[in-house]
Amino acid sequence: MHYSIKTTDFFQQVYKVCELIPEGRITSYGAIASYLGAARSSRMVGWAMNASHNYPNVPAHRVVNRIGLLTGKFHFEGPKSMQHLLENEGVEVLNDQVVEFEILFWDPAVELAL
DNA sequence: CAGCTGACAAAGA
DNA sequence: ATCTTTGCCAGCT
Repeated sequence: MHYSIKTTDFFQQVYKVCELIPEGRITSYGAIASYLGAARSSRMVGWAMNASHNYPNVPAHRVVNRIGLLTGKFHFEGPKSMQHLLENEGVEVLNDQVVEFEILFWDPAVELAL
């Protein structure tokens, strides 16, 4: 594939994938980055999330780090907001970490089977 | 204008 | 097994 991905498009790709995350499921920054062909750009996914506040359809709360830790919870309306949103979707969160993360994990590279 | 930061992750420089 | 360093690159200071 071409690595001529425009950075702006990269952000858009991230948003698109995020919108595809089913309710009650979660994924990781690395998984999204990897799916987009930028496995080492997981930090950029986080940046995209930071800018996702302008995109209501982007469920940033369903994106956690690779160990299921809610690292970005402080960027929401409140520290408990992210956890609450997840619990509201049936995702059990304990001590800022998603319980059974591996089971609820939604891998775009697999689910989207591109 | 130049350098630092950061919602991460993988390798070991 | 733990801690440190590097990669990524747009946005801020």
